[in-house]
Amino acid sequence: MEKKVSLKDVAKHIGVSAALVSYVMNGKEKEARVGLDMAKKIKAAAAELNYQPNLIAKSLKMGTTRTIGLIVADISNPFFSSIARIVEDEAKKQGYVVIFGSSDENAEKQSDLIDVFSTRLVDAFIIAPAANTAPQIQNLISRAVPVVLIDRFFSWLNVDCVHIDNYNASGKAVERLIRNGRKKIGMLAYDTAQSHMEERKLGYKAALKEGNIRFKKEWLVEASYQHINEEVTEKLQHLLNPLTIDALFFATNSLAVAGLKAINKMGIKVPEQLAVISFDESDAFDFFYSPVTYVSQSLTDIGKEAVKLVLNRLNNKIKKNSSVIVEAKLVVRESCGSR
Amino acid sequence: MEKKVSLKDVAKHIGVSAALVSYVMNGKEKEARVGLDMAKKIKAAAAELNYQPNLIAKSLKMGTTRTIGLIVADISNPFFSSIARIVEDEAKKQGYVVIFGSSDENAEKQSDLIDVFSTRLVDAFIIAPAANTAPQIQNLISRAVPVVLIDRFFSWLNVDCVHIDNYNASGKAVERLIRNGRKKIGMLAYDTAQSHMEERKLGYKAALKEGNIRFKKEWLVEASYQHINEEVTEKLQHLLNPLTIDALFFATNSLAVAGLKAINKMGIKVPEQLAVISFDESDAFDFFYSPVTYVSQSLTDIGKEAVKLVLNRLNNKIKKNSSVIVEAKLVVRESCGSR
DNA sequence: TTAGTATGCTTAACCGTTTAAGCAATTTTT
DNA sequence: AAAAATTGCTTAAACGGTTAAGCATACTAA
Repeated sequence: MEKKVSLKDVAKHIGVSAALVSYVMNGKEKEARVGLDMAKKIKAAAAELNYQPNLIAKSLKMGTTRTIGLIVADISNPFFSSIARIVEDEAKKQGYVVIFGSSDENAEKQSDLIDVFSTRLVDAFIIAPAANTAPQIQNLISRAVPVVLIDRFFSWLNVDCVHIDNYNASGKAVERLIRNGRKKIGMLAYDTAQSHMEERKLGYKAALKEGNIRFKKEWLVEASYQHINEEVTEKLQHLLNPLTIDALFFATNSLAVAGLKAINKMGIKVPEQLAVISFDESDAFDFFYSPVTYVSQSLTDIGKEAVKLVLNRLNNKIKKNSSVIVEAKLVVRESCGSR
Repeated sequence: MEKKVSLKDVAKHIGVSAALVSYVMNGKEKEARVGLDMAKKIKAAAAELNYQPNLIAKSLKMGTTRTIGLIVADISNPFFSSIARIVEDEAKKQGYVVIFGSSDENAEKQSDLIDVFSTRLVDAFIIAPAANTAPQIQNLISRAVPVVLIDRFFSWLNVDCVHIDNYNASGKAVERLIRNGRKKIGMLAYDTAQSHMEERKLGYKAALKEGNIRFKKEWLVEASYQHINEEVTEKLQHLLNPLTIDALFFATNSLAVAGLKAINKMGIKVPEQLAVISFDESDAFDFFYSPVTYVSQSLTDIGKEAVKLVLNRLNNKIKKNSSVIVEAKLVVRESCGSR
């Protein structure tokens, strides 16, 4: 259990100052006018002693940690963990590391996470913000901390974000149901005013209108994130028992999984009795007896763009805020009633 | 964009030394004999100035970061992201934060991750080790870095680990297939010698023997982690086209998902023509037309125990290594041919 | 020659904490 | 009343790096 070797150790080992070693290890031999043979000697010594720089010390001095804080609703949700994977890879390419936290869509937890990450001096944040957390984000911005929002955002905030066009994606999905002859189209969403949900609901309603279908407020069923299973089962009863709709649009893959289980339990046949479309992907969609049509977001693009934006911001390459709209496409399969 | 307020700032604000503030902020007022009213004054000032300690500076001084490095095969795999979530929560309870990395079951990537995390002075590691990485783990141990292995381990290494009894879990699954009258039982596994795979394969063979079924080597189909989709589809051909087995045991949920897709494509009926059991869970299993029987590992237990062990080790509460076996149970549903 | 410049290195301050050691002033003990 | 102990604070070094500034010595140019 040898002690870690420090800069000073390698300096001492060849009888030079620590400064010199620092310059060489950071490839600043030119600027610092380090002699060629001395540079070689230092590199050799560093290799021999297996010197590994202490990044904590470096961080303290530099005021930067090369760490990105990723805050999502729940890292165990495949939607977010897939993004996390991309973020990890992209960050690594630039020598960054990522530290993650799950907010459970809870403003207080998110605030705690931001605090904890801040005291650890993360250089930047990538956040899928919980509801009512605009002040937290605003606070980061006014402290000049680079942050990019993913999946949802706050339109009145001047902040970088990456998301799909939820309004139109939603509209296209519902439009497809209408084209397939469905006339009584319900939607299962979360009871939150977060931008992605609001847009999806608006897109749904707009598509109905466009299709000359009069929206009925009982068609829009909302469940809370925290009690999804209980509420979905219970609240869908009103729509499905007896069956008062002929199509159902899920705002999220979790909602779809919960909803489809309820539908199965009631013995409703998809798509004959009820056509179905969901947002996001799931292995489950492939194995449902009537493969589920879904709105596919490119998680790769979301992750890549988020890292790109946040690092650009960090390096002051961008001044004014930019929001990136990534593509979403409808993957049409049997569940929506036709192809 | 105010500068961060430091210990010195609050010290200066009330005209005392930084040391005093440090003592108070760390609740060491007793040991350091800080006056009662002074302590109050300092706390008030800290609150007023909204002082947040710089954890990087603290880390440098203390040589500890209150960070756990979590290395898994792929954070986007629900199996690992579920564990990650538990680890996150348990770590947070103790004031720890977790930084993650995906090895893709690749020894070199894992080594890089360990190096990167080490230079960042993570206090401890939780690792689902890739194949042939015992030396890396041994190295950590001999450097006295706390580490616990999850899911797989190296029997010849003196290291804490948390896993299920793969041999018996596997055996029970196969035994169930035999009891259901299946006589030609195949297995789809990864082509790796990692302990969990080896044990699952051995358990499978042992159960066959126990059931007086002579194992045929062509029954054991192995695919590589890196090319799972191609290889599973291709290699299953030999078993399924024509159908030479009446049951198939999947060593992993990813293998099951890939395998079931192939089975679907070939129009093989589960469980009539082919009974099926898998390891791990998946939303997909619930939606398969014949709900899939699976070996359920308690991911919660794995995560909790891993954090507990590694923090105990960190605090020197345990001296000799301990391996925790968490429970696994067979969740029996239609796919295995009977209940 | 002599200033001017380039070269190769060292010194020392600093980042924000922690904590052992020290120092008065006050209180207690004898 | 003197010695000893306690109280309440300050000083300063340390953690492991970075980097501006300084200082010889050697080289170049006039």
